[in-house]
Amino acid sequence: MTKQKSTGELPAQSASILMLGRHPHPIVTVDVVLLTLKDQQLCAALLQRLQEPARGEWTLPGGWVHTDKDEDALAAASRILKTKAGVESPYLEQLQTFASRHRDRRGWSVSIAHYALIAHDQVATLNSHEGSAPSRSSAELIANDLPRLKWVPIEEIRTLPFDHLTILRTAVDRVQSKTRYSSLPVNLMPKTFTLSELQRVYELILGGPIDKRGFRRRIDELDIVEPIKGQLAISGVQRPAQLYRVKRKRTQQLATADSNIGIKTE
Amino acid sequence: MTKQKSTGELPAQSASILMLGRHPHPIVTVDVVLLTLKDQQLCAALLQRLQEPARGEWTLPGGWVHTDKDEDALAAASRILKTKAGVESPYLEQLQTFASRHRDRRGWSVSIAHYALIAHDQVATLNSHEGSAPSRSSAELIANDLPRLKWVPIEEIRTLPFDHLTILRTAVDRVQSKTRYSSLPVNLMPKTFTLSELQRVYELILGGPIDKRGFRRRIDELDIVEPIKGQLAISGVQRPAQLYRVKRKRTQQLATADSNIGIKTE
DNA sequence: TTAATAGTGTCTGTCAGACACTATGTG
DNA sequence: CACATAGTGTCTGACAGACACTATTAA
Repeated sequence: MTKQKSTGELPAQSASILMLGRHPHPIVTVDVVLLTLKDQQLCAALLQRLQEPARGEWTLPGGWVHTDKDEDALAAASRILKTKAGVESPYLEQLQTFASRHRDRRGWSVSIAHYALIAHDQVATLNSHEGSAPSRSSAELIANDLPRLKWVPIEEIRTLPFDHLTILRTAVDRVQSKTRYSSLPVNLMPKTFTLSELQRVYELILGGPIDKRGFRRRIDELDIVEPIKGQLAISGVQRPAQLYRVKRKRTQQLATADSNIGIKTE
Repeated sequence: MTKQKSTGELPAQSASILMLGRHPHPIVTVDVVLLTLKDQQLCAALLQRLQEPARGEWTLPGGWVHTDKDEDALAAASRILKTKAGVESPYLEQLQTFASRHRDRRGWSVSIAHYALIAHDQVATLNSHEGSAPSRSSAELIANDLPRLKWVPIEEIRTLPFDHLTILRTAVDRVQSKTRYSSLPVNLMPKTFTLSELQRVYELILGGPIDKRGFRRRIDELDIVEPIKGQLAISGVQRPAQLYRVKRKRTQQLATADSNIGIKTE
């Protein structure tokens, strides 16, 4: 590798337009923390890797950016979710970029990490895999194009290859943080739900009980759900609850908490 | 380019370890929004590009990741600040990654954007450039290794090459947002300062007056500055103010606003 | 003493947290 | 009518915003 004066953009050279090869190019990938709610637990999707490195191990869905197909990073994440996890159009947002020399043994690599939320009833169950089957042999692994998928409660995930555990933890922190002041968790709900169910989801994510009155006040201040005319009748011996759905004309604007150091509103 | 089944990680191929060449690699760069306070204005550092594309135009400090020297993205940003803007150890944080096919005419590119804050008295003035000199000729441009630097008030920046204006705006938004609930702006202050000066900085960033009492309450709740024994005597006809400095044992923990949907604290 | 800003005391309206109460379905 | 959860009324303590007041220096 050529040793040069260090800026990497020296004027004297009339290099090729792409300026390739001055430094080895990092590997660019996109990883996605895909979260859902299953059996009253927040779960992450893990895929069994089909190739080295870490072949056979369970990791976050991820893959290279396909410069010929993906418009941008979000599109790449969306494609990966669709092709590898069979998930169609979840709430999807960039999380943070993890880029260093050490995170992947193949060399300097960049992971533009994203996180996604989806209702469990919207997950295709094509390649999903339940239970703890023993890892398949090499022959079995390559027998199928689609990697196997499983949903694992996040507290049970103690180790992951590469820096995927860090990515997962960062995503969960972000979701918790946003849950405190936004309606993010509605993206985990099925098409219709009751306010009590929504509250249970908030409590689950935040890890503690929330006051019913305060919760309902907040939710209708946020103005993101609306009642439907039908009623819910589930468990027999109780008053049925009003069913709600997410409002259509929902501005994607998540109110940033702007209440701490106050500008005088004159 | 080989057209393949789309996952980008097919098991059948025993490819090289690096798996290069399956898709053209994106260009990976780091850009930094470097902010300071100058003449009572929030200013961003702009550098005059020494080469194509956009040669001669003013842009955010940026450059490629040097996989041989940079440990990670933050280190790359730090190196760029030091070598290109002559800035030593500012507050530096990852902002967001901008990655798409269209942001740079050279092709699919990734910019891991960062933002940095520094006191204006800590800026080296080696290559800084004041006033609005006409752009230099090509010969002049390549006469010097260091690109020219200027500080421009952010409201005056109306256009920038590539998507740098978007990056700048995103950074300013982030700074404003964090200013509302954290002590981020102390990173713009000189070594010693008065509370009134600090308040003026907050007001400047947020764009409106702040109540003195509330401000001081908040600041000492945050517990990030401490009084020094010296006094400030500047402007003659008034009571001198206590000088403060940033506390040493400052935990980098920026309190996330967690007050909106409350967990019952039992 | 005046000018001018530093720094403090304190009132008050708002609102989150808490909790009790009423409502409404099934069996 | 009893049960169990849905849904509402309302009290209260904390606190942010507001604002007035005192403190301290130089001229």
